[in-house]
Parts: sequence; C-alpha cells; structure tokens
Amino acid sequence: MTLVDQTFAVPPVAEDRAAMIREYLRDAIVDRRLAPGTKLNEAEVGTLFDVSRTVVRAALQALAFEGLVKTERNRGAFVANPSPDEARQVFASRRLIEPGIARAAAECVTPKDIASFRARLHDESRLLGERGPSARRAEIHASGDFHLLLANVAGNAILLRFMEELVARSSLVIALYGRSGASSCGHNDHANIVNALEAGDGDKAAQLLLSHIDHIEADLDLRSTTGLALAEALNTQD
Amino acid sequence: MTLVDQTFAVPPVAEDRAAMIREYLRDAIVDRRLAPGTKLNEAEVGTLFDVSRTVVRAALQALAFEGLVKTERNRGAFVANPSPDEARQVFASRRLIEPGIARAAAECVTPKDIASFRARLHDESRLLGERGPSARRAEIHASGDFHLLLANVAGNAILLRFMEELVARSSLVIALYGRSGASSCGHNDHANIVNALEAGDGDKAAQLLLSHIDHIEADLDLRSTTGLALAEALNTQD
DNA sequence: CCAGCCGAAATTGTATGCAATCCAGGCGGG
DNA sequence: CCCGCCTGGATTGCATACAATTTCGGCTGG
Repeated sequence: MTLVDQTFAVPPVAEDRAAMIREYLRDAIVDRRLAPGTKLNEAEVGTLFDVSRTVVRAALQALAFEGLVKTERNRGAFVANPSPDEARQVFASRRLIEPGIARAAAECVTPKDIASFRARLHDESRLLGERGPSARRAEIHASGDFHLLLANVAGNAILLRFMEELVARSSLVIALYGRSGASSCGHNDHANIVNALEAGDGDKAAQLLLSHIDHIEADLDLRSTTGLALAEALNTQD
Repeated sequence: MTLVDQTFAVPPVAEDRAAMIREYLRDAIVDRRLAPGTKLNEAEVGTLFDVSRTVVRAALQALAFEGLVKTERNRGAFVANPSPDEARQVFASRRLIEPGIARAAAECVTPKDIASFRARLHDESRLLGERGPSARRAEIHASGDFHLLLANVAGNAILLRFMEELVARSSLVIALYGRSGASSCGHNDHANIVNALEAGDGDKAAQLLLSHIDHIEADLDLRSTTGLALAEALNTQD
C-alpha cells in the first residue's frame, strides 16, 4: 500500500498527529489511491506514520464517523464500500442541503470569494487538459473542493462539516459506481453557478446546483441489488 | 426502531462499552443533567463505568464529533457551551434540513409510523401534565425524539445521523439560551405535523415544521455578543 | 479429493505505565 | 499590598503489554 508517496518534510504542525493521519488517509481515500474495501491494518498504518496504534485508532475512529471507513468489531477498519442504497442516500442528502447552501452563499458572497471561485475554476480547467492518473486525482479533488468552498462561503460551520462528509462519500460512490471515466463534476456547471452567485441570484444558483447534482448522479450505475444478494455479498468482500 | 434506550439497568450487550458510555453521557447531556461547561474527567468517568481511560477517551472523542463535548488539547473534555452564533447555525441547519425530511417522510409514511407518532404525542401530553425536573427532562427527551422519529421515517440514514446531532445540540442551546421555562417544543405543532403527514401533504408538513422551528428559536435569547466580548468570555468559562 | 477440525500466528480490544503539560497555591521581590 | 515566578499535584497524550478474538495453515478422516 503506497500511502506515503509525498514528503512530510515540514509537518505544518506537530500537534495532534491523529488529525494529521486522519487527513492524510482521507485524502488517500477521496483521491481513490485507497480502493474501497481496503483493509487498514492498525499496526501497518502506525509503522508508516511512525506512531503507536493508539493514535492510529483515533484517526480510524474519526474516519468511521465520517463514513469513510467502516469498522467491524474484532476485525478491523476497511475503506468504506457503500451500497447502491447508501449511494442514493448520499445524493439525496446533497440534493436536500446544497441548494440551501447556495442560497445562503449568494446572500453573503464577497468579491474576494468570487475570486477564490474563479481561481478554483481555473485549476479545474487546467487539470481537465492534463492526462494521467495524477491529474485525474487532482481534478476529482478540485471538483470536491468547489462544493466545499461554496459551503465555506455560506458561513455555517455545521453545514460545512456535513458537506465535507457528503463530498468525501460522493467521491467513494463515484469511484464505485461511476459509469464514465469522465470528470466527476461538469466544469461548466461550476462556472454557471459562480456566475449566478456573482449576480446575487441565489435561486438560480440553487437550481443550477440541483441539476448539477442530478447530472452527477445520472452518471452512476446504481442498479438495484435485489435478487443479486449473493453477487453483492461477494463484491462487498474484498 | 431503536432510537434511544433509556434503561441501562441491564446493559443489553456487553459488547462495545465505549458506545454504551457515549450514549449514556449523551443522554445525560441532552437531558441537561450535565450542565454545559462541565468538565468530563477521564479517570473519573472511567471509575464511574469501571473501564479504563482508553475506553472513556473513545467515547469522549465520539461525543466531540457530535459537537456535544469540546476537547482542548492537554486540558480535557467539557460539555459543549455553544456560543449564540453556533446556536444560530444549529437552527439554520435545521431550517434547511428538516422541511426536506418532512417531505420525504410524507412520501413513505406508513400507518404503523403514524401510530408511532401518535404514541409519542401521547407521551408528550402525559409529561406536559406532570411536574418536577424528572418529568421536564423526559419531556425534553420526548420532544427531541419526535424529530428523530420523523427523520427515521424518511428513511435516510445519513440525514438521520445529521438530525441526531442537530437535535442533541438544540437541547444544549435551549438549556443555555431558552427564555421561558416552557416546553422546548410546542406540543400542538407536533400534532399538526402528524396530521399533515397522515394526509400525505408533504408541503404542508414541511411548512408546519419550518414555523415550528421558528417558534422554538423565537423563544431563545441570542443577543449578539458584539461589544460584550469580555462578558461573553466570562460566561463561557464554567 | 474434499470437508471439517485444530492450533499457531496475526490482529484487535483494553489496561496500564510513563512523559509532557497544565493548573493551583505558596513565596519572594518590588 | 500586589505582581510574577516557581514548584507540586493532577491530568492528559502516547506507547506498550497483555488478553480476547479472528484468521489461516495444515492435518485427519471420510
């Protein structure tokens, strides 16, 4: 498992190593470097980060709360492997929450925020042009960051945390059920949303966001597993 | 539907003691037996439940994720003491999420669900008539359970978890900023919502829920702390 | 050849020990 | 008399040791 391929030459803060490991693992999961179902051995992760299992367990527990890993008693932690039903719930939740966030963001967006959005859009464009798995990962990441930036602008820390969880889980779902290898988020959709925000049209931004989510979900292949319980059971192993 | 199990006389399962402690502490916080700001000493809690600090720490970390306790590095865990701004965010989140939940619930509510609601309403009525702090606590609890039952009926596990967090934090907020000693939730509001659900009128249920939330928040005294930073700082101590 | 059992190795769950940090109270200087 | 420093106790952060459980290999019997 190639967890540490980046350099931690200067750990930004030596404080709270558990949080650092948590974020590192989360990035790896969201970027799909760690496939759903992958076992996260406590001792192994501890060795990689040079900490004791105590710290690793704290990080894994945190990720379990976010729904990114699933822990089974006496069996350990695994990168989450959401079922089609869970996938639908993730997107249903986003459809419920994100339009409201867009309306709130439209109310309090500043020119500086708009500039941040544009910078993000620029990154997305650049990454869309590049090739290779690394660019693809960065693109997925940037795409999610757009939605997080939106929640950040809205100014509600609780909703921001909910969105962090939903965006991360969406990435897992797309990794599992994405039909096309295409971008997880249409770049044009994002640009249109920013335009609506800049115009202060919260309702339009909300509507665009809603159809954007529909667009993402439409690219998934969430066939019912009814009657396929055995196959599903086999798939959800590892 | 196992929303909250109140009897801890006989722990149903000895498995996962951390989860048991977590739920016990959460009940105590939501019922306001543990005041906001109370320090939760690891060793003390451990002695109380006859477990090691390891298990207590896991429970406290879980509660910290729910926003019910706040941990400060090298200082320990404290029952959360939400600021007026956090309080507003809690209710803003509920206003955003709960109407959608009501619509979803109206779509898939069953007669059995309605019966559960009615039973809950009956409990609330009974508790409203009783006196004493114990009845008051039970009433607060039942009031929150109504909203959780609604989320449960809606059938989205993710939103249910979000609502669990929001309802619990609402209880903290009401404990801190509630103006009247009156019921935290108007009982009639709940009854009207159930009627709308039974009629399959999701929009009406959503609208009733929205005004219900407004009603709850209107009873709070969330004066701005701008210019009162010092007093606020003093208050948020313990 | 295969199913089922059994024991060793691996892995997780929990308790405990130790170092680091924080807090309270006393003491000395101003 | 008040302010700042310092030291002792208490508490948390982390590592490690041990117990409980699972997993996986081989072995035996059919």
